[in-house]
Amino acid sequence: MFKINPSSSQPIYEQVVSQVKESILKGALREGEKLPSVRELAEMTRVNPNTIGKAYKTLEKERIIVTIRGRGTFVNESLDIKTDSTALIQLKKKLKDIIVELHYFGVEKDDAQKIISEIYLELRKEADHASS
Amino acid sequence: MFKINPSSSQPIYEQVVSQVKESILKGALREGEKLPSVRELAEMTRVNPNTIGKAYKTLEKERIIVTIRGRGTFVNESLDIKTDSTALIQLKKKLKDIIVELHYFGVEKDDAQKIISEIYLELRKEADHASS
Amino acid sequence: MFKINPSSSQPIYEQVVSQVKESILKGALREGEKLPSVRELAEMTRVNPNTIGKAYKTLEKERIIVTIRGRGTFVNESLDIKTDSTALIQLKKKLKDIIVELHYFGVEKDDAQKIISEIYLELRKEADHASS
Amino acid sequence: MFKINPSSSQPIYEQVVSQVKESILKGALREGEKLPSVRELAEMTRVNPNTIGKAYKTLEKERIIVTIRGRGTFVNESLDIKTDSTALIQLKKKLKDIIVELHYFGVEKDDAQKIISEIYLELRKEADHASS
DNA sequence: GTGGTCTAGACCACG
DNA sequence: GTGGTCTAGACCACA
Repeated sequence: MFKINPSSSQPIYEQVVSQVKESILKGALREGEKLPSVRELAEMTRVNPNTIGKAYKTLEKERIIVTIRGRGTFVNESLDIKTDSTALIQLKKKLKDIIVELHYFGVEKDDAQKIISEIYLELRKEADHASS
Repeated sequence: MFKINPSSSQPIYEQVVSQVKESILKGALREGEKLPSVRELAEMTRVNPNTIGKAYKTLEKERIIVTIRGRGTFVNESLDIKTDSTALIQLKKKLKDIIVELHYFGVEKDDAQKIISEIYLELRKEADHASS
Repeated sequence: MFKINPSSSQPIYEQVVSQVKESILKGALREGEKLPSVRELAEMTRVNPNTIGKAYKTLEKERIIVTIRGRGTFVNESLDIKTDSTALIQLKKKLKDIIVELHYFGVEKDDAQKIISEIYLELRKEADHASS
Repeated sequence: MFKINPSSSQPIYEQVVSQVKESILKGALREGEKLPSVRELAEMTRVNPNTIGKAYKTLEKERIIVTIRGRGTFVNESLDIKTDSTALIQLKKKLKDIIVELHYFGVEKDDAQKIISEIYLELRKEADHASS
């Protein structure tokens, strides 16, 4: 389910955070559903439990998941839309950087839009697959 | 010209790299044009010269700029399109992560496409301004 | 009557302790009045009976309630004023921490006093409501 | 400067967080001033560097301090007022709990107001002492 | 030099 | 059983 690349420059805990978010978006994890325990996921991914714990803590601060004492961690049932404007501005900044990078690969506006569409298609396809 | 945020999570040298690339794309830096020397830019941006040096080295590896001993560093005159497929795949991966993040801000496909368009518009506008 | 938030950072048993104390203060629970049994309250609040048991034990240690074997648990009829000075010092320490926190929300002395007044008003109002 | 009680029930990193906030409020730490490095403070307080690091990270997320790569951590120069309403509600909840606790020590409204005043006086006094 | 990440292993409170 | 905290020690990127 979760694939970790320990030699990536992206920190392991961020990889976990990303993949949990992606799983929720795809529907592989539904609202209210229980996540694997810290220890379980640590064993599954061959990662230190503290690292998984850090990822879960990060997700909890973003209100993506909630932890219930002694029971485990669950996908938040009332996933509200975030409104942290500075975070959104940072995201747009990152997007701009990527677009500039793509330019040096010969990818201009139309191609970029196509790539975006592909990504959404990909996410949607896996979501349909999960729900069927 | 270059605005550096030393408390950003993005490394300073990467900020410099990004802004040089962006300046070229906008036309603020033309092909063949001379860049400020490491020391000059370091002073302008109040950044450690080693950091600027690292940024220039990075740009040189990507063949965006070339340094001519004793003359200085210049924007590469024959900017060819990069074909490093693994780098492109990494970029798409980052793009996917950003799209997933945007989802939690309520930004879905159509809005994302709009944001992309806005970014291109913004880059184009500044480019026109630079050439006039 | 008792509202438990299992995903709060405050332990469930402490939430129960707090709410029992608050109920007594408001008059919803009178001196000598019988409390629900551990099992009853556990079912009402959908909480593990061991957790309710721990809350009751804690309240008993503080002499807020007394348990009479075979009869049940009751609000202590002779609620005397506590004189544990170390406990009081700890409370003041917590109060100081909260005041420091409030400062970062722009809440200074006068506003803090107002908030305190509001809380007493709130408690008093609910007490009047309970006695009518 | 910082006094840590390792046997307190309050986590060490929270003690550090509290004391940094208090120091800023008192003026012992001014805006823009450099904090001790993680390693320095760890040695001063006889605490593991990771624990100090966690405290600093927490403070950074709250925008109380900023870290500048390779240079250290500094008190944020533009300390804006926080507006996280849910956090403020939680603070008021804690305040209510403390007021209920105080009741069992015979501390009612007027005494509580006095205690608050004393705390502000105490903070102010130390602040004046620091600035003189 | 700085902070950031990760691991291994331990202890604890809670339920 | 769950997650939370802490330590010790290591490695790394950045400036």
